[in-house]
Amino acid sequence: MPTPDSAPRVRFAPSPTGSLHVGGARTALYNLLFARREKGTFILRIEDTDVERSREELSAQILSAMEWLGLDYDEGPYYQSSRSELYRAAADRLLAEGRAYRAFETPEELEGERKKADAEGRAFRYSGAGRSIAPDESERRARAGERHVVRLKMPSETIAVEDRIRGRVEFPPEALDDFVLVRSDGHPLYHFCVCVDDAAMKITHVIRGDDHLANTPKHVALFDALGAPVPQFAHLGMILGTDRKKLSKRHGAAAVEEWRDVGILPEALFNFLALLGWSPGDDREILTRDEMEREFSLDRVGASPSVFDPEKLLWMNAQSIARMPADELLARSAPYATAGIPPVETALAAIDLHRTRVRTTIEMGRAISTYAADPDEYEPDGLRKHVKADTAAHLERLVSLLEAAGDWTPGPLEAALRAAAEELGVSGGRLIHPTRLALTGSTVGAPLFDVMALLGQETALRRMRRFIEKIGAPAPGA
RNA sequence: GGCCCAUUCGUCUAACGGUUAGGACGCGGCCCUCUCAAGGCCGAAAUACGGGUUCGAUUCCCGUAUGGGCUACCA
Repeated sequence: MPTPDSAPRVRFAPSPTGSLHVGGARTALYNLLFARREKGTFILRIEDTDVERSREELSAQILSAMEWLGLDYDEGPYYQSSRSELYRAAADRLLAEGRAYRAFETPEELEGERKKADAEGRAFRYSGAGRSIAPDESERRARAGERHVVRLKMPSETIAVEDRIRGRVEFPPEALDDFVLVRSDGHPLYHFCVCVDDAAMKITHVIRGDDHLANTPKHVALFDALGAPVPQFAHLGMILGTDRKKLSKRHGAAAVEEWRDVGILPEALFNFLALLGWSPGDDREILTRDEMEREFSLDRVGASPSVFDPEKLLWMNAQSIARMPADELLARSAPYATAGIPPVETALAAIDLHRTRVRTTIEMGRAISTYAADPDEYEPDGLRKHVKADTAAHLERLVSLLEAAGDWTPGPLEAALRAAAEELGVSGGRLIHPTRLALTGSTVGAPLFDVMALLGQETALRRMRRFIEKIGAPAPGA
């Protein structure tokens, strides 16, 4: 379906200098949500102009992380590295129109001036010397092979940025100098590529991190010079670590793959990230992708930075797990069921038994595996706490009663155990806890009789016998 | 240093001049209960500070403080 001319066009433009950061992921996510809400187009563009730092495998990694999170784009990915013709043509045009000029200072000269300004306590600004070189002389020196950069002629008046999140932000001209568009080796620089591409791709809204706010007047001036309409801007607050510093590797998991690898579901991370700066306006915390796409609005995005709280993410993940259909949860958890998977009917029932008890798919995988493989060890604390001198004897009695059980379902099983407890003159707990330990190796978990029923008579009794053997023969006289 | 941005419970946030400042995570208590969870109920917990403007400021303005960003022939 063709989109009308008025439909917004937005983009996410990561640099492949690292894996997809949760901050970048949230930026992409807001762009996506905005595009869906406004019936616009979401474009992916890889900004790999920095040849020293960009790596191809990192682009692939970012793409796969986006796919996993459900950040699906309508156009692209475009790679800036294959668009150099466009930038060269734009630079030539700007030069020809007198909106940009060549500057012949060497990096060393500039460094010297910078140092001097520093020493004198003033802010360094490029002198603008290149502006006064006559066009034909500039042309001649360039043809003679003299090394030079291309700089933009910045306007001398205040540049105002209308930001959808921050309102009007003004930048006085003293703060801006004629920045470099093209390096002396011919490589176009970041700000230049961004604007040329945004213009070429007819981007209408630039939704990006706060760290670009101060760069925005450069971009406004560039769009003007390029004769392109200035898009609307929306600058998002940064995502911080729990120490309120910009989130980075030091904080642990800052990359989306890391969350994937610890058993976080993409829909939970999506939900969590969406609410890190945006709110639907009411008290809902758990939203479906569909609701977010219908309701997202830049007007409800906050301006302040937000701290990434892993605890809340885990809670959201638990919420996703609690709501997800069992067959789907099985597919997602199966890779983590390292000790094996029971028959599918059993696995599905196990999922429903454990879904309110786990927070990650890794934990779910482990839970599923307990129905496929006998425990290979028992919690030491559990043994200490629940195994008494007469426990083996009690369990033996229970086993013999259970061997005769005709109906292996929770109700009758509970009745049988309670009867055994009565007969032995002990509380139900004295049988229940060691039995859970025998069946699962753990003192915590799903209700015992559900576990027993699911395990089946043969498996349950085998595990109990193995446990009795492990904890030793009944004490004499018991 | 200069320019710019931000500031409501510990954390994510709601309240677009008038609310006992609401919800959620986490925390504590109670209920439920074979354990652990989930769930339900209850509780502690915030408008950074100082000035204005206004009948009235969390909300608007100005300072201060704190945090952050930009200030490259990096992105």
